[in-house]
Amino acid sequence: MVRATLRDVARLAGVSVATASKALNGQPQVRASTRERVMLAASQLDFSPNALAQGLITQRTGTVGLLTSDLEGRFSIPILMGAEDAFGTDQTSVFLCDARGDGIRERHHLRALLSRRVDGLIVVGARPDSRPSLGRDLPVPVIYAYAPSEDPRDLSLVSDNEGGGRLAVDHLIRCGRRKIAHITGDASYGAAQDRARGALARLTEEGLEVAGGEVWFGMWSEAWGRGATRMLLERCPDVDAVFAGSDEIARGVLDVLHEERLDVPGRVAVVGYDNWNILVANARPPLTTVDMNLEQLGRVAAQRLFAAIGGTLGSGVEKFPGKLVTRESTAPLR
Amino acid sequence: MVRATLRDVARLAGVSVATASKALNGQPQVRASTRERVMLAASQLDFSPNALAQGLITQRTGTVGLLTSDLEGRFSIPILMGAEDAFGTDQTSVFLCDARGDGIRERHHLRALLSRRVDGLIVVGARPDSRPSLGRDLPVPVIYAYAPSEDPRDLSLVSDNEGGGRLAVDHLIRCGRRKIAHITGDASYGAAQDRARGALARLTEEGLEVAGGEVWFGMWSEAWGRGATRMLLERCPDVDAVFAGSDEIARGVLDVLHEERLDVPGRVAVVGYDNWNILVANARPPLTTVDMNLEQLGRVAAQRLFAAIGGTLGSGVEKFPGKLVTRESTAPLR
DNA sequence: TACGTTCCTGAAAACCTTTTCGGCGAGCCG
DNA sequence: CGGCTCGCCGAAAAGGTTTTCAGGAACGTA
Repeated sequence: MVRATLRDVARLAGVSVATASKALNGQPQVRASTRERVMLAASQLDFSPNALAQGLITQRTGTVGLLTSDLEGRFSIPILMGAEDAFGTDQTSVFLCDARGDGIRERHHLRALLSRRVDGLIVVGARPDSRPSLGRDLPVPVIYAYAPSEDPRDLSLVSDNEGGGRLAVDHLIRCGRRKIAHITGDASYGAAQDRARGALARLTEEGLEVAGGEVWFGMWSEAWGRGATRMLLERCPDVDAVFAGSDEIARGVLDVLHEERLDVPGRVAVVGYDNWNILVANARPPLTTVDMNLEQLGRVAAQRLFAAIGGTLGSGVEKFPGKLVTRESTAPLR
Repeated sequence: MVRATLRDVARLAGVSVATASKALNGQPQVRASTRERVMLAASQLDFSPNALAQGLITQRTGTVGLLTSDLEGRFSIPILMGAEDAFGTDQTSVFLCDARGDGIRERHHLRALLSRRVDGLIVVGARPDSRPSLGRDLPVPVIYAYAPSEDPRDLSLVSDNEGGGRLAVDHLIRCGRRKIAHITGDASYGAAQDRARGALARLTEEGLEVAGGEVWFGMWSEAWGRGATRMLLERCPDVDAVFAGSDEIARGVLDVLHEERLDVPGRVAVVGYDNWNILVANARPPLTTVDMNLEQLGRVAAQRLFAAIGGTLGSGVEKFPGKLVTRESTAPLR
């Protein structure tokens, strides 16, 4: 299949390429009848403009680079989807690059993207701790999503984990719970710390202590959720709510509560974190959880980037609130 | 930051652009000392060639389009990763487009990709049933992955579900199991039918009938896995193995077996399907499962596409065998 | 008739690179 | 010393589009 160029369209319509270009781009200085002839010719030839030539001359390619560090991770995908649909299909296309967490590979990708003249970049981190900046002297705007840049002059969009922890505990308090425990993941994750801080702050406001006397840091796994819950029940048998630092952990918690014949939510309420559908929907009972609104984060990242192209970008770290999604694992205490 | 062009490099090196180009591209007809001067100039200016201009003239952009229908789905991602790393980072960049299962949107994306002059396309379906062809008169090669094209003249790469079902049952038989049940998902999925067919074929070879008298089609959910298992245990209490059509279903199966205090794998062995890490690793016990080798499928898709660029593509449906990943949910019967 | 306006069209430059081909100088042979 | 080859370099065309600017036609006015 041979592709038609603007020349072919112009020839068929009996005009010059200049006029054909103007006609197709809606420039005003072309007679209506001429425009029609050109449009007709274009559709007859199934003409579609060569984006390379366009980009070469306009200095705008209508492409952005999405640089991620963990494709398999569940966090980049929603962000990526948000970004993908914020850029309309006709306007902007997205280059996807997975650096696999490797700095060298990241530099390679960066170089390739710049040589393709992307209009902007979104960098999606693998975990919500800060990461090295790509540098300040790039010829295109860059937005960091999920994982903030170490350089405060960059613009980063992150999830508000402290707010999320607060949200979860607040909900449990409103359900009348007073003995609230917090089982969460690896203490070296900023996210774990932040969520715990938010949770504790809300407890303190209410004049409560965390059940079990401490936050249970451990691992982001069901097994840890199970183990921690067993220890928790031993130390504090009258616990009436557990805020889990992830849905995985929450699944483990539910599992043990189920084994121990402790009714959820009648006896103990459970809140997870992430709203990871496969886990929460299949849980018994379906899990109340905190959704980080990552698609929204992705959408906003795309919009900000779009606005910044040509102009200039803000800086600093912008936090996005999560939202609580209630399901059957929480309910008011009768 | 201002970008250097080849002109700038040439000027700095004191040669013409033609020579500069040849020097940087390793063409033989340039003196070593000259080449060195050019390379030095290029690195001083941090020159990186404009890929648009290159593409315009060479008619090769070094980009491919990845057209998927469900980004959130767990099947496109591994394929995407495989493809991503088969194309080296310097060589090829990938445009990611999610059509959200919408045909109109797909046409839009297709048009955009063609106008960007991608060198080829990979189409990743959402479910493993055949999907409409993009058409035969495209100016670039197209490979369908996971979901085959309806048009047999297209080239499709799919997972061998029948072989996978056979694999699972074969393993159970080798473990000495004789009462093997099959609980699987929606019967309208070709994948469910194929896996069941493979499973039954292997049973028949062994002179066995499926335990419970029939294949239990239902839904791709844990809840169905639980429900079906309860019914199964009622109808056939001496079942000694369950082959589940997905890891989700398998989780439900394990859950009920656990409730009923039936030891896994001592009393009943369980095999899942998909090797979905979050589910299998956290299962109690960790789940033996069939891995569809999707990354490999993605890699091969990329390689085939690469080979086809310029040349011509094969046609028909090529099936990729899965592999059994054994964990603790299966073991020989003592 | 001469001239100024308004509308539309087209020639040409520009974007940046690759590739072809002609030419220049040097070295070699007769 | 003439002519040849060989090695290296540069001028120019090509790729497809957008945009500027000049100019032509038609029309109205003085």
